[in-house]
Amino acid sequence: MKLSTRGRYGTRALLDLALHSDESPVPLKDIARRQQISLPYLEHLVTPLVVGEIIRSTRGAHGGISLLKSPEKIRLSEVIRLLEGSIAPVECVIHPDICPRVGSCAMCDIWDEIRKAICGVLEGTTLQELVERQRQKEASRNGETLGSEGAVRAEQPKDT
Amino acid sequence: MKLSTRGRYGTRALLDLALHSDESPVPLKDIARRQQISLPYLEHLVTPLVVGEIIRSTRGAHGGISLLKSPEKIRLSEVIRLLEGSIAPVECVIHPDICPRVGSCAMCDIWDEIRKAICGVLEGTTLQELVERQRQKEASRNGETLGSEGAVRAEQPKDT
DNA sequence: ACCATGTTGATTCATTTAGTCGACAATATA
DNA sequence: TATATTGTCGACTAAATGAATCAACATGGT
Repeated sequence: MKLSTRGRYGTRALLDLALHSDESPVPLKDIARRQQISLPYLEHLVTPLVVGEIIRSTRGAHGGISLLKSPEKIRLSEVIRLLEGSIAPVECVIHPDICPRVGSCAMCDIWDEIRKAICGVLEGTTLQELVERQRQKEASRNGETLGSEGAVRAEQPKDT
Repeated sequence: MKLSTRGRYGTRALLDLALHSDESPVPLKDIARRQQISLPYLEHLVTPLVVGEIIRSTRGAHGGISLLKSPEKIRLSEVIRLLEGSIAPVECVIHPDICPRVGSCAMCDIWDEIRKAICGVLEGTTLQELVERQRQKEASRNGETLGSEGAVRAEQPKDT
């Protein structure tokens, strides 16, 4: 039940793009440097986002990638689906026909509830929200030096 | 973000055990046959559940595995943690110290929300509930032959 | 003693993940 | 137009993980 680097790096790259988007495209090289992802690897990660029409890429000098939709309209669910494939934790939730226990397996219900729970979070989060959250974190991180450390280092989660 | 066979087979095995538990232990061979899991593989799947003190195993003739706690007290969250390890979708949620972006990464928040969402479902489901659900499914499946097919084949999920 | 059962570790095989590389295509600009 | 800069794509490799099997052993009933 772990996310692969596709999901992790891909979302970070997209967030980085959103944070540094003005008019001109953002070169992959810059994103790779800032996010510490190898450039040749990042190129592959970005492809599904282009195919999925989340971003557009322009070649040549001063080229790079740019958002195709405004950040408020980009839901994390869509991004993760493009990067990682289906969100469901088991196949039989999506393709009930491949499971010989269809309709008579109590576990399938639970796996589907989990799918819904995950989708709920991802569906309810837009790139815009991530941008704001990130900006806020960076701001409070800078303010940290000036005094109020506040609740920056939160408590450890009880639950793994 | 897929569950491995450990989680899938393991939970099915445990549910099977709960369904067929009377006083005497249930042999792995029986569970393997009913759940169509290879016996040597099942042996490995069951080990963490023994270590985690969910079940107890007795060797020798008429041996097998048996529940150590009553099904109402066995939460799916505990089971999945034993079978699959931590529930968190990324490592940095559990070990913030391994992540160079600790506290300044908006994505980590989301990954932790997902962890909480998954935990919510798993924490809220006991083995007893699964047993009841399964019995109900089997009952309605038998009734099926007698006429009322009802809502057995539900609609496809819109969302993957 | 003997059979049935669980325990453990080694081993194998296939798949996926992570990452690199090189040849190529397109674009801006000197 | 030439060149530097950027993205695209496919082939390739290495490592990790997943899935499964097997053999040797431990242990408890009969």
